[in-house]
Amino acid sequence: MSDAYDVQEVEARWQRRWEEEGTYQVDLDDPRPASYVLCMYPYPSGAAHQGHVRNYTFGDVLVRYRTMKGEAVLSPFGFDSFGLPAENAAIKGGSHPREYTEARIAELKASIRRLGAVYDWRREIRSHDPEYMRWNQVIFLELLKAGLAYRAEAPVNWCPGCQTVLANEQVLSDGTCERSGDVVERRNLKQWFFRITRYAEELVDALDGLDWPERVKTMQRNWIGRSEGAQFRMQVLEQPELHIDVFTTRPDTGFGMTYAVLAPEHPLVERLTTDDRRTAVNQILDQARHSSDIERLSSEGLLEKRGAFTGSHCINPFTGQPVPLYVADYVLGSYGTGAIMAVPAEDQRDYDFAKAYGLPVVRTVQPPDGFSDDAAFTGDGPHINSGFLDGLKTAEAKERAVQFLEEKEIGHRTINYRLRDWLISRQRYWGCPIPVIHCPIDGIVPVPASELPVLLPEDVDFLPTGESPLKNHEGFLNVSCPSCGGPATRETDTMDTFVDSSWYFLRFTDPFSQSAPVNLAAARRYMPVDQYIGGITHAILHLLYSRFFTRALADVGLGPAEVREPFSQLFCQGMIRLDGRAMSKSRGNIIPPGDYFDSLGADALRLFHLFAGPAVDDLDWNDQTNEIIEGCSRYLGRVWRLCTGEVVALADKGEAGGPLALRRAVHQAIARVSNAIERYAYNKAVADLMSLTNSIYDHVHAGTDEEIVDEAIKVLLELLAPMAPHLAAEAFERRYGEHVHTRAWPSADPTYLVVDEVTMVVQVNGKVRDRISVPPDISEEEATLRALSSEKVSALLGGSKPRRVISRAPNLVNIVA
RNA sequence: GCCCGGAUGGCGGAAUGGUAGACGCGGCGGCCUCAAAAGCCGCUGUCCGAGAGGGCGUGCGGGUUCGACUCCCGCUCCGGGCACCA
Repeated sequence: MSDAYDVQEVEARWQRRWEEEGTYQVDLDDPRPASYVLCMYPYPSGAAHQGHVRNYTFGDVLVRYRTMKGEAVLSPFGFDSFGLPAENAAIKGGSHPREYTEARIAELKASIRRLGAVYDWRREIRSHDPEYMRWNQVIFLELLKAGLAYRAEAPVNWCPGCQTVLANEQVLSDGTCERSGDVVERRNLKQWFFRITRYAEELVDALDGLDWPERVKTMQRNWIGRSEGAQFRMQVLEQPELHIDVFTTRPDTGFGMTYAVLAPEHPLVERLTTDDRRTAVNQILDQARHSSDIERLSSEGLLEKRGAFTGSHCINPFTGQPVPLYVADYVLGSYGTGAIMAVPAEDQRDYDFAKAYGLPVVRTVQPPDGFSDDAAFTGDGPHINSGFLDGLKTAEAKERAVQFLEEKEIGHRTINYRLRDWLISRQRYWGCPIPVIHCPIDGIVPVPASELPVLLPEDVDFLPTGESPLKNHEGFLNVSCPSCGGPATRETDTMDTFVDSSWYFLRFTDPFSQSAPVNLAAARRYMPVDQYIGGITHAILHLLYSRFFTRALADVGLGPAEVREPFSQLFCQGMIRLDGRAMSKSRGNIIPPGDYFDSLGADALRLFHLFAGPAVDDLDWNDQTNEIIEGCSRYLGRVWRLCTGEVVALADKGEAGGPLALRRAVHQAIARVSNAIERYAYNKAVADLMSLTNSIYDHVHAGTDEEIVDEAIKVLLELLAPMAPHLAAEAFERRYGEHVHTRAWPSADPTYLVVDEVTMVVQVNGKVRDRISVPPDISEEEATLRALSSEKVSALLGGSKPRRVISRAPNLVNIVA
């Protein structure tokens, strides 16, 4: 075995073998313990880029590692194949979205295969496959039946660029579309929603138990936006039969309410506005209606022009005094009750507004000495001017205030969420049709199960009209009502593609099931996903929707009842940056891996991604990158030459420490590499493999016993197998005649982790002054004696007695002079 | 404004409160060669010193400790998230 390593031939051959031999195929009756490793399925945008390579390499290491650990690892792959780009390409170039998408899938799949990442391809899922669409539609109808899907008119986010509505989650905080960057407009439209808000509490509470990156959990918590407070009723002074409800998180500051504010959308605005105030109020309503969300939410602009007195008052239940009712755009109709009690002394927005309108400010919490006179104080402190709350701190005052409201039977404790229902309607072609029929007699009628899936018509024209081609397709549109048989029309909205990705991981457990979207037995075996891997970009959207779906499916009986969380462990790998910016197809700054596959091979590129830095960190692709990839390739060459026997003893090379030292190095490497993989510290795992390789070289050069060297090489290849799978497999098979990937992961023998000598550091006043070789079980006293007898130490001490000696045998002795 | 995260050689990065800089990239030197490439061996934080050796060093300022990259307090800069959500 001394021939050169033919990267292309070897890599292609092993890729074929893993597929043909079904090395990574698992089935329900597999006796090994099941586990599930999943990388987020990609939108098929064509040939892979380095982001894919990084992502799938990390996943592949785990699949191969856990397989060697004896688990039956479910490792499926699929494509999130519905979506706007295909349709836009169709409008531009004339190709059908299906052809376009399937061509991109073929490209991506080919480059993923060349990476040597292993999947059970029998299970491949593509969102646009009729089978998958059928189950998507079945799920939709079940959710509809359960009241978790509904249609409602609502002010929605309309993106003029995408010509469709967007979910709240798809609008960036600056009011632009996350896809096209266009400024999103508000429109009132009848749309389909999923009732994710029903799960708000559970979704936020369950975050605590998840082994997810803290920042992802924080982002979800922020997004769900739970706030505890109270809701209460206030009577209108001028029209006692009317009352307004407000929500507040600070019921304790009720005595400081000097006015109240209604959102422009509030249903009572009309009735509460007096004739003399109508012009001013209407101006605010008009302004709010015509403002985009960005303008509305911006703090720019004069407050004087953003609110108006209605002419009515309501009674502050705490003081019994009337306070003026305003309308202002800073209060949103869609949150809480659409009305607030305004406490300028303890809320900065209320404070600014009060100043602008000359409204009184009454402090009800005593600010600390030196606190500015010209600001709201939102901190804790003793209550003042607050009747029965005087002297109490915030927490207790809140309790008492709520008690007061409950006793008066005008209010109660409540929790509000920022989360809104998920808008899933899209006015586009390339998505899964919403399977309902609109009948003039029977209203909304579900498409009968026997007629599912509702497929997309193929013969459509893609014109840049901004309208869904489905709207004008007579054959698709016109149907007879399944209920009364009369003429009816099909729903032309398609589902948000995030619907597709919200349950594909459940389908993967048995994608062959003909009877249900999710095979409960299979889902029970594999779910939840043990290790989910993907980008932080999905921290909210995909991951929140998936958590919702998993619960919703469980509750309607389509998923295992006990599986409520889809992903028990989440890992978010860092992005790849080029010239300081995220590498992405849409930015046109991708580095395709193809050239590297052709020249240095997949193993070298994989090793680079693993070694370049911590997996969670962003990676800069720069001038140095190619040199490091070459370095990785060079390292693989070193391993290969070791295996082929090209490395021989050198006459002039001294001792390497003998066989025991090598064996120790081996077992230390096993322990370190295993630990590093478990912690996603792949860069360390590779570094440790390199160290081991260097040690083996030293021992071969020094002429260490061949049997021990052989044993070391064997372990080296086993440890290398998850990371550079092709080379490890080839070298192992040639040298040992076995398939390394079906072998058991080596375990470290503790007896070899113990050494018979360690280097003890001797410090004087915390500075390293000497290093002494000592036995590892040396006593503290003996260590101290040895340290004090060091010549370097006595020279420094100059005969004087040390004041103190700290002995941390066998690692260190610190002498305080 | 609030909440996270980060800052270590020329570069990417290692370090359960106990030898800072593992491993690699780059650089320098040597071996091999007619020569080169490849490969192999060695050196490589910085300053002073011929050397032995010593001083200084983990963004800045304090603190705790025998001992701090690591823990605490206060900053600076960079990255990310949230932000009229009552």
